[in-house]
Amino acid sequence: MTNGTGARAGGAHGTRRARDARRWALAPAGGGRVRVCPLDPRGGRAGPVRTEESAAAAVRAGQGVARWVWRATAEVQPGLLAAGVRVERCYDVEAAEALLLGHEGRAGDPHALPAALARLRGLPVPPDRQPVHRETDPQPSLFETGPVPLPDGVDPLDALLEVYAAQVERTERAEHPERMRLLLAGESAGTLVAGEMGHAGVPWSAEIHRELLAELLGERYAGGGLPRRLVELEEEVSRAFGPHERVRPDLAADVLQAFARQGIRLGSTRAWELRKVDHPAVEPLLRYKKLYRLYTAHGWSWLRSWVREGRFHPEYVPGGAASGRWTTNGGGALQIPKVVRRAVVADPGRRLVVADADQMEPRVLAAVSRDPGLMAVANSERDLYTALSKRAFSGDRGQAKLALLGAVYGQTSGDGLRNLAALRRRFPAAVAYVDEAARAGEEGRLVRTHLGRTCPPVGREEGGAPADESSGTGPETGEGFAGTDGEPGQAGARAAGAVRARGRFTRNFVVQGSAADWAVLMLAGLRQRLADLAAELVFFQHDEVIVHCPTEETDLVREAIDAAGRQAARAAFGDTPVRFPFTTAAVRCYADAK
DNA sequence: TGCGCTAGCGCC
DNA sequence: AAAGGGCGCTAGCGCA
Repeated sequence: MTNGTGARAGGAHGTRRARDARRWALAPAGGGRVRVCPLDPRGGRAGPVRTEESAAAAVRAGQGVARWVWRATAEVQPGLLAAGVRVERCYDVEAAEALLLGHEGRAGDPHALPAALARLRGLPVPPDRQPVHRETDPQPSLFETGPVPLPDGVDPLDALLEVYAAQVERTERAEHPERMRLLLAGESAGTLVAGEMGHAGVPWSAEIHRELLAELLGERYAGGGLPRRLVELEEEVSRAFGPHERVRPDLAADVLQAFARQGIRLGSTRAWELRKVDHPAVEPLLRYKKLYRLYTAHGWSWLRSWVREGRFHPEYVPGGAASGRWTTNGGGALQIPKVVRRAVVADPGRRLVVADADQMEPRVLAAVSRDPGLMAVANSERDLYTALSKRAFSGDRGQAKLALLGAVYGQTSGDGLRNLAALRRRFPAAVAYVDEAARAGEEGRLVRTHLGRTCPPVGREEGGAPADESSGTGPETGEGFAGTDGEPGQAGARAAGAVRARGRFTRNFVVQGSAADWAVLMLAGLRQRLADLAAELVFFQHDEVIVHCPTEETDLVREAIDAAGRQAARAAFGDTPVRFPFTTAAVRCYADAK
């Protein structure tokens, strides 16, 4: 399929008006059919409604359409992918609703078109998800949740147009409308990337995976139960406690009791706590935990559930986390342990181009805070933490990294605090920026990224008194929660703790959320740049992408990634000298990258 | 049997 | 070196 590169029939005009005129709405019409119509710049209907046999047919017929507006990409895209139809751009109304609601300082049911419609019409807002009963299921107790249906008698296309037109208007009322438009476009592109990536899947060698399981865990016994290596380690742990002891390492209570019998008091069986203890059981226990984790989370049953025909197909959820980061459903795609990456192998004649953005957090902080010193450090050499350590930590890279992450995460104790003081002296604007984000959160004010992605407001159960919705939400409001009613007893302490937690959350948000903005724009740009190649995006994890491509395309792919990263930085942070370089490797096997 | 909870740990 | 921010997932347990 040809991808329109520039001028095409009827459209050499590059004005926004002309582009908007080529937006079309698409809504289901029953039986797989869809109804489509052109839109005017304000989001209203600009021409007759047509009915098409399927979304794929509509997209094929609508070659001049610049952007498809629909309820949710996840609803339409499976049909398109099955038919092999690619969409250039879309506008996902439910993804946009989530961002706009957040920007407006409102919470709740962001992902449902019916809820948005109800708000517009002043009707009771339905819940976000609702139980769905499958008729084929004989068990009436088996329910699962699904998207909320529109009320009876409401036409899906009418509902879509009504909500979309209101969104266009709300976008114009955003603090920075042009930035919000960019964010909405980026988030929508993200939904396309997410679906395509899940569809393509990560090339996965079940054979190599099984080999490494056998190598690390030993063989499985015929009667089921734990693999050999785990059984051996369990015996070793027990023996370390005494000749007739039996301690089951995966039962925390068992382990704690065993240590207590030997006079060793532990608050938990966490690995970092165990490491502080001098006892012969510790070493095999730690090895057991490591391997048990592999066995349960990425072992044989994981392989059976998630890998088919040489591909691992995760379901990505763009913006699934409060910070705007993506999450996944099932398969734990964003937590693939390093050892298992040996099983990720390119097809014959292909390579995996693995690109990892270098030291994302400090670069983001430099860009958003515009701290002159930190911006200079961000460009002085490849490894930012080394540069940082030379400026402020007498060459100790580890300390420099810890101090910076401590500032971003809201560290409250330990060496980090002393290091934080050093950081504050050298980079006052950077530290002040995250401090201000924390204070805003504690006072119940809204906290946003440059593009306008906004930290969700305090939840009701989160403790403390949430900011009164009616009291305004601008940065200038907020007497804070300091004077909440109630006696200064335990409840007061709990509320104070919740307020501080909120501060850490918003402190982190300005960095993590801004990184999420950058990442989704980078993905959007990369998707477009790869459109004319045989390369496919197969994996994304916060600040890392994997592109699976013919060996001869690796250089082009590297260039595309770098260009997409540069473009995303300009878009997400405005005019900034801060660069966001990638470490890129073209490898046969994921484990060989970096 | 299913649900909600905690503990623990993988990734960024 | 310390144990903080964001997540998903599994196992085990108590409860209905």
